[in-house]
Amino acid sequence: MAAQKPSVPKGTRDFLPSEMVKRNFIFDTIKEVFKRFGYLPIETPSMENLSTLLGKYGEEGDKLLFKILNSGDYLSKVKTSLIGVESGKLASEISEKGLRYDLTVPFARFVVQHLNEITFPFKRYQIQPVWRADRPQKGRYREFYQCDVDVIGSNSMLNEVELVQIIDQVFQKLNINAVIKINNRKILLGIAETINAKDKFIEFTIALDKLDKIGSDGVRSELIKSGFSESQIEDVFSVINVIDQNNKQKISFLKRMLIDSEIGLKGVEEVETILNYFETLSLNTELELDLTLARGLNYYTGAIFEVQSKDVAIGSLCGGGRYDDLTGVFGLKDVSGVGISFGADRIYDVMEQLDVFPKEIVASTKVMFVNFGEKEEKYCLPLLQKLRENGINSEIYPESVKMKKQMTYANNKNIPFVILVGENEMGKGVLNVKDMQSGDQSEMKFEKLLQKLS
RNA sequence: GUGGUUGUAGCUCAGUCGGUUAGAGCGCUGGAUUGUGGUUCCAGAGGUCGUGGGUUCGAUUCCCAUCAUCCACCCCA
Repeated sequence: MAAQKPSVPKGTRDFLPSEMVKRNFIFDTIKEVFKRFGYLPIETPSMENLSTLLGKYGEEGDKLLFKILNSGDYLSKVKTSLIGVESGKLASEISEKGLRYDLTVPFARFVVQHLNEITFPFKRYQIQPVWRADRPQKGRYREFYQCDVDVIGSNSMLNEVELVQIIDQVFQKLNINAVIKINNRKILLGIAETINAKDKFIEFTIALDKLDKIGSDGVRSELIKSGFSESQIEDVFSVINVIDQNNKQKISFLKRMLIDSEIGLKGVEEVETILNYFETLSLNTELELDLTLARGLNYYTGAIFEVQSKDVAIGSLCGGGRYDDLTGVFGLKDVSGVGISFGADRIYDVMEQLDVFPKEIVASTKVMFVNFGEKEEKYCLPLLQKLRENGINSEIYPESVKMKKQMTYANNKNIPFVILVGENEMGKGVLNVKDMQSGDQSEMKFEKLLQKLS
C-alpha cells in the first residue's frame, strides 16, 4: 500500500511543544486576568444543534457554519427530491448539528438552559476552539481559540468599564501595544435615523466600517451604490470628518447632530458614562471612540469594542459588545449581557512577530540522568523520585545507549542540567552534575544538588 | 463565493532556453572521540521534481486540467 501523505484539513494546524508552551502562556495570562475580575469558567460542547446556531450571525455567518452530516442512512429521510434542490435546503435535511461558530451564542443557550443553577449577574469565562468555514489566510484559521468573558443579567455600564480594564490588563501583561476602539450601536442607529436612512442601516454601517481600508472615496462610492442621496452622504461625511478629534469633541459633536434622535442620544450617554469612569482610572492602553466601528455580528445592541495591534496589521485581536436580547430566542426575555472575545491565535501571531514572548517560558525538564545501564538505573531512580517530590521536573533517558546520543537529546530539549552517575560516582556516593550551558562539570552530593535546583 | 501566488530531499530554496548522472544549506545517520551535547573535520542515507492528461524521438522543464498552498477581496478573532 502506498503511504499516504500526512496532512491536516485546510485552515487547521498542529502545535509543536515549543508552540504549545507559548500558547499556554497566552491562555494562562488571559485566564489569570479573568479570574482576577471574578469570572468563573464554563465549557460547552464543540457541536450544537443547528437550530441554536442558524440565524444568529447573519446570512454570511450561516454560510460559514460547519455542518455535521447526520449519522446513519441520512439520505433515506430526505423528503424533497434531490434534483434541482437548493443545497442550503438540502443541508437542513441531512444535517442537524453544527460546530460552534463562536462562544457567545452557545453561552446564551447555556444561560437559559441552566437558569436555575446560576446566579445573576452571571460572570463567566470560556476558552475553547471555534470553527468557521472561511477561506484561510493571514491571521485567519478554520479552527481557532476564543477566550470569552461575558456578564449576563446586568445593565450597568460598570460591566463595560470592567471589560475595558480586562483588555488593558491582558495586553499589558502580554506586552502588546494596542488600541481599544469603542463605539455604540445606538449611536449608529441614531445617525441612520437622523439622516433618514434607517432602512439602509446595514449598508450604512458596512460602508462606514471600511473607512480605514478603502478611504473616504471608497466609502462614498459604496454609499452611492447602496442608493444614498447626495445630502445623506454629506451627512455621513460630517461624521467621518470628526475622526481626528478627541473623544470629548466627538461626543459634543454627536450631541448636536443627534439632538432629535432619542436612541442616538441614549447611545451617546452610554459612551460618555463609560469614558467618564476612566477620568479617575488609570489605563495603559489607548481608549478611542471610533464612530466608524460597526462590527458585523448583528446581535449587538449597545456598546461595541474592538482591539487592534498598533504594530502588526492582522485584523482585530479582540472584539465584543453588548447584546440586549440574545437569550430571547431561547425563551428568556429582557436579559442584557455584554462580553468580549480574545483571539488567542492572532495574539500568538502578533507576539511571535514582535518577539515578545518571555524567554524563560521555554524551560521544561530541569534535570536529566544519563542512563549507563541496569545497575545505575536502579541507583538513580530513587534520586529521581526525590527530585520530583521536590517539584523539580526531571527525567532519565530510557535506554542505555551511547552517551553522545543521550547528550544530544538533552541538548535538543534544552535541559539545563545533566547528571552522570556511573561506577565511579556510585562508589564515591556523589553525582557528576554537568551544566549544559557553561559545559562545567562538578561532583556533588545529592543534597547539594537539591539545594542548587530549588 | 471572487481574483491572484506558489508546488523540486524531513525543512528552506536553487536549477533545467526540453536531452543521458536534478543541486545547495540546514536537519538526519555513522565516524574522528567504545563516559560527554552545543563548535570543527570526514563519510553516508534520503527525490515517481504535487497528481492526471496532452505535445514530442524524449517532459521535472512547454500546454491543459486537477488538487494542495499562501495572499487579497468578502467577512471576521
